[in-house]
Amino acid sequence: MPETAHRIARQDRNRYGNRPTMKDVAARAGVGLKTVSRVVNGEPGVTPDTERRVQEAIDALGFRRNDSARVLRKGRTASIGLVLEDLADPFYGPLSRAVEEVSRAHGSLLINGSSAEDPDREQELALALCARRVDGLLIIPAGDDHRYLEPEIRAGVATVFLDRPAGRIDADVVLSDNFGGARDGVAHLIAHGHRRIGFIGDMPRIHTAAERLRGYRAAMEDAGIPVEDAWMSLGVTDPERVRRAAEAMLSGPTPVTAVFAANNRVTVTVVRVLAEHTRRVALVGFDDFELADLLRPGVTVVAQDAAQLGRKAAERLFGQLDGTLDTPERIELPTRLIARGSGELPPAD
Amino acid sequence: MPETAHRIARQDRNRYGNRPTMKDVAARAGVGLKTVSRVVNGEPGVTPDTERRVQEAIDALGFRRNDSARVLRKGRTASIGLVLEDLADPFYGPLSRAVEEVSRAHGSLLINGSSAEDPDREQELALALCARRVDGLLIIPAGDDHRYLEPEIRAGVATVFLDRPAGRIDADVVLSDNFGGARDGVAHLIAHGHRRIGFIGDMPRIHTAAERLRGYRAAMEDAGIPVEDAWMSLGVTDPERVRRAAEAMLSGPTPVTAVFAANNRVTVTVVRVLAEHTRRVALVGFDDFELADLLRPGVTVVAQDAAQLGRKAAERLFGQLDGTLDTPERIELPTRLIARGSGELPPAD
DNA sequence: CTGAAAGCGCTTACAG
DNA sequence: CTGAAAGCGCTTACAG
Repeated sequence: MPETAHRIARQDRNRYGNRPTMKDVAARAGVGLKTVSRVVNGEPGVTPDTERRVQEAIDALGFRRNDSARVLRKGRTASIGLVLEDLADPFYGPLSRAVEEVSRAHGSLLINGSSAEDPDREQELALALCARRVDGLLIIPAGDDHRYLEPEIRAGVATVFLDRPAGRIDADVVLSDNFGGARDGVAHLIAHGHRRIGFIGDMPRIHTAAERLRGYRAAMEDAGIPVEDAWMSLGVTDPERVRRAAEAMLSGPTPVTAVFAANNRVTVTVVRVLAEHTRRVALVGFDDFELADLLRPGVTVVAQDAAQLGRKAAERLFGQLDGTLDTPERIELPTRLIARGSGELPPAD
Repeated sequence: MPETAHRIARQDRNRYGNRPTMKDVAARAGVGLKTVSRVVNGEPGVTPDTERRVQEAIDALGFRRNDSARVLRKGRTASIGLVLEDLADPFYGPLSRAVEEVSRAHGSLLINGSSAEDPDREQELALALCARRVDGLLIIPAGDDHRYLEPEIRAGVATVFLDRPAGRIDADVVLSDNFGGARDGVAHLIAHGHRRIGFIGDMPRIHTAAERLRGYRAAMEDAGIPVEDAWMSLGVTDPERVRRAAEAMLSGPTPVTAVFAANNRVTVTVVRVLAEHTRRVALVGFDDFELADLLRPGVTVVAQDAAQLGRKAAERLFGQLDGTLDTPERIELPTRLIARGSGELPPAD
């Protein structure tokens, strides 16, 4: 511990630990409350001498303006809320960060929370944020009914949905072209000679999962390939289930020769399963991930730009707050197929 | 768009868009303000009939309690702040999530922001959070002088530092055993026959970087190996610089036979560089990362538990708020060496 | 069981 | 250039 370090006694937590208020500053400086307010907020109309006296009192007392009180009077809290699925999921890191940067540029603070893919928890979080009177709400929905937000939106809370559309209300949404991306990815496998292609995805009640499955079906239909039930597996994406699903598809008399993994968690598990198999199985995954290019073979993916998703949505949110946007829109961002090897393997049989 | 979806007109944003208040509810229900407050907060002493009338008014008006106002009166905001380096860094995802879970268990909301490793931005963020009167502050420091927090801590803001100690103030800190972890990692390489071992790390003003370098030196000294300047490279960890540093160590008449990469970003870049080389070079990295086991060879790492770091720090923070903790403590969590292949390669010459 | 008054720490709208 | 009064939407402390 450096010698300059010293312990600092912490006050009682009652009433913000007896923090000095503008009133205290005013008394000490011998001026009125409004004059302190002017100095603190950099408003004009204070003589240099008065300003100096006030500033000295501020420093001596260690005054810091209470923004909670300010907010109560002004109406806007200069904060926005972001409800996502799981902060620990690498997909949401860059998204969160992008939202934060836009928020910061607009002088706003970001409050975020994870729904853990639980609709009740999403609602609880979103409404708690409304009670704090965030100016706007960015939601990656877990549930499929967002009518609970109607009173809030009507009361003025700007709202943008992200990654998946809102359920049963008409609201702005910014998402990736899940259908088109999946269709392209599967078509890529077909172009490399595959016909028995497996699809492993998330629970179908999740919009992105349903859209990607639709893209898979469309690509198969375009190629005139009838899809067998055994080739499709939808459900929770924990490693155990995905592993079982992959192994089922890869065994039996007519195993699949390629797999389309419908999100990053699924892809990673499938890569592990394939690493244990001797037969070469082609793989295309939805979502890019770090080090995908360093695996052998490199993993071919349909990439979406998470940061761009966050940025667009946040910009749209502040657009609403500026009053420049009226009609809810659906903004769809294109995906990009990145060929790295695993998606270009020919069928093994 | 489903047929049930319909557009919701958003009110003016002035004064929370004319949101109904308790006063409005009281008027509509024909009761006093305090009675509404009782119902909203589930306090006892209201007849079922009165409660029903109030509840009906609440539902009809779409009332939601304004927690900003509540906070002003009660003193605690039920929110904590987390200042980290970069939300997009995969190290902070699980840490953030762990903090969020503890916070949630204590009924608190989490506000977080990135300092981008900039001391000024760290201070700006931390003080903005104090102005919002967060109950506590969790800080992964970018700067090395935190005296700016003294008035805040004195005023009652609970504070815990994370990953790196505070500078020039005495405060709680929860961190990994960076020195010991690095020493073990380098000793592991030495045990596998290496003597010319490179070290690539972050800027030495960052505490973790300095500690890990110290661990490297200690291991080398323990083994009686004099360290050459050319083996050490410290600086920003962007891929370009790390790549140059790695290539410099790997060329020349007496190249290093092993590299110790002092954090996850460095490790990933070094893996890329080594993949382009034909000569086998051993590698141990500080920080675990996804898929490290799937690379060929698997990457040997010194793992720290980011989630545990976040959890411990958050628990400590709420301990302070409960008033059960007084003296600042330094909590050091052990690291774990995970051998996967790259760290067990023998020297190439 | 119920409610009127005062106050949390600021800003707004005025008046001097 | 300066400041007293009222009010933001709640809770507290009290009285009936």
